[in-house]
Amino acid sequence: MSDREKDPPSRAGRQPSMVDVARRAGVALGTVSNVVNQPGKVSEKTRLKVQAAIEELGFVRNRAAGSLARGTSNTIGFVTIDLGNSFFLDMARGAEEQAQSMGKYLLLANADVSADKQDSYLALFNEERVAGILLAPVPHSLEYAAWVRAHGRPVVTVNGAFDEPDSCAVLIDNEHGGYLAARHLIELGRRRIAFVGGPDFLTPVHERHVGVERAVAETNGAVRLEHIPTREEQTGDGGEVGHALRSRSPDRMPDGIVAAADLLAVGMVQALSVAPSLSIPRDVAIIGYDNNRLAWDGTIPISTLSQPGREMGKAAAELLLDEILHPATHVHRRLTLEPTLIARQSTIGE
Amino acid sequence: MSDREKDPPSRAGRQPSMVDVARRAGVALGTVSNVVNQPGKVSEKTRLKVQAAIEELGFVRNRAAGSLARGTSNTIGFVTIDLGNSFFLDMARGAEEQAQSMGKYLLLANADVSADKQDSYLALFNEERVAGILLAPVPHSLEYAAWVRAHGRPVVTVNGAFDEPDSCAVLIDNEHGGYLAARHLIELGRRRIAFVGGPDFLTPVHERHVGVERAVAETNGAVRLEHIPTREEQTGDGGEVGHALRSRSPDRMPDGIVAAADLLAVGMVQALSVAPSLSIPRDVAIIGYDNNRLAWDGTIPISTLSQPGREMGKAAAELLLDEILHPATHVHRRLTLEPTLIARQSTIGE
DNA sequence: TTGAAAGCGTTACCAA
DNA sequence: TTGGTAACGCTTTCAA
Repeated sequence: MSDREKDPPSRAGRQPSMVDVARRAGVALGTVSNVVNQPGKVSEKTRLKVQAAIEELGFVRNRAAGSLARGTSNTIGFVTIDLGNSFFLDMARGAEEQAQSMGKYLLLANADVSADKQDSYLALFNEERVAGILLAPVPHSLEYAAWVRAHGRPVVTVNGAFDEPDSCAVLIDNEHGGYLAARHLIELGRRRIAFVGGPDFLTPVHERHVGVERAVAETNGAVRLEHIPTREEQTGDGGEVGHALRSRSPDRMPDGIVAAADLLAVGMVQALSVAPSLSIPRDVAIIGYDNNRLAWDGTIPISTLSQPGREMGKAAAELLLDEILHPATHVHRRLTLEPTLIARQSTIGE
Repeated sequence: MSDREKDPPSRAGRQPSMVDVARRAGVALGTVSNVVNQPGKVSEKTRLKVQAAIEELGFVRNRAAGSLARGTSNTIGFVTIDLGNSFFLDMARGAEEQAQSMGKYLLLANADVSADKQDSYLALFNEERVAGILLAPVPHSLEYAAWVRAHGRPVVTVNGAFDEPDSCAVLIDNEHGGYLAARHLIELGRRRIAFVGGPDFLTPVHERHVGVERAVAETNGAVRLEHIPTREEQTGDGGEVGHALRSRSPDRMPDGIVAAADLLAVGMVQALSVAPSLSIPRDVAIIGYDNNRLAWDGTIPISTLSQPGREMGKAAAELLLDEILHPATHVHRRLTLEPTLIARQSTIGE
């Protein structure tokens, strides 16, 4: 009650606004806005005066008002299929790094593998008028994202085909990864290869499988390939496969395995290591996919394909920011990054 | 150019607003707002008319405008020290579940263990006028959070003492967890116990250590306790400790180890399993902390203390929402949840 | 149940 | 450089 200055209608209980700051500092409203947003445009003396008023009043700018006035916010939204997967968290790190370097904030939304949640967050970001949206999509769920895009908000997809003609996308070459994994085994002399995982058409796992098939096909029949499907790509599924393999007769046993994911590989390695154990990699070489921490933290470090998550996120944010900043000259691009093979004990021994 | 209705000044290029929808549907602006926010308040007939107009125009509500008008948004911000740690991601899941059930959205910000980033996101959420903020803080960095709170925005901390008198907090009883871990080993007959990790005063690790000390003290000297410090709590640190332990003379070897974190335990188990290996748990029983996936996915499943991340997040969101919804009657509370012991092979054998 | 109008706190523009 | 002012699109209140 004691801090009423000369406000005719007492504005108590409200947070101070730029108007209050302006009054206190004895300047115009626009000047306060300039001090906050482009301090260079204001004379040293005025700026100090305004800043003092800001501190005294405990002024906190209202970004909602700013977003309304400008038609867009200073934030980028990243809707991601699964933050529990370090691949996507790495993307978020890369994207944040890039966004930050251009003065934007990155806010995260976790879809937790639910297409509904994903679309709900896309709608939220769209309605909040974020500057742009990054999307690591749930497979087969891009209709809504396309709608958002069609309504004018820039959307860049990471790690999921976004075949709208009117957009940027950053992809990872899963087919090539599968190819590299199989080539690795073949070059190590393996001739009876199994691909474990899937089938899930139009998913990364499927693309990896195709790559494996290509590598095998190139051997003109010198290498045999079989496909062992699993329900999901969890450790348990790998364990079941490993268990089943143990009861096979030696001539039907593969000598090289490409697992669609590291978790599968870990499960298999463990199941095959139980006495009477097969020797890895002597009897069977195993290579996984994802460079999951589990792959290198186990007793037998597992060879794998590492995906450049951070780089993908960074590249996606770069494309998005280009579209945001230069809508006129921006040209949509589709970037494909390559996974890298990391050879460890499970294929090349100690 | 063909879609100009009867707008005197052509409003082309702009996204349609509620005004446009109202005009199209032949109703008043306020009615459109009601259709969007409280459809029950509008007659069936009007509602359908308005909804049709919304679809035809491709109207997307502007939440920035809504937040401005109402003074607060429909969103809760969760600033978290490290989304790479599944403990905190679980919190996010629990918080989201609770928020969603009360019609609010949860947006995530990853501080990545940087106090600066944390404060920067706190400022962002504060400036965006979110309904409230959840904070899983970086240790020793609560000044700014207190400032935000003092400026009127509800902040609830999870897993970090927030000793402002004027706030809610959800804590986990690390001291009790350490106590449980040590009791477990003692009840299994272990008499030479080592605590591995820390020291980092005023952190969870330190509190766990204190709990271990208490359990040991209760034996009146029947049990010996030593502290083996580490630089961090990573697998590598555990490996080093395991390695060092191997070269000890048998009488100086602990028969029970409480690791401050599962990663440490994993590293030790692996180092001790290399031939000539010690038998786990016969020679030495090991218990970790966190219920990390690594703890149960390894060759030797490791006993651990499981923290109720999801429940903590849910409880925190509940407290926050109560404060948001009933600011008048809300009473600040401090909740402490208990970790649960999970006994596995590394202490109780097969 | 519906219509009209007054803010909400910025930004951006133009004049001084 | 600074001051004044008109949007921005919604929520909310008050009458009709």
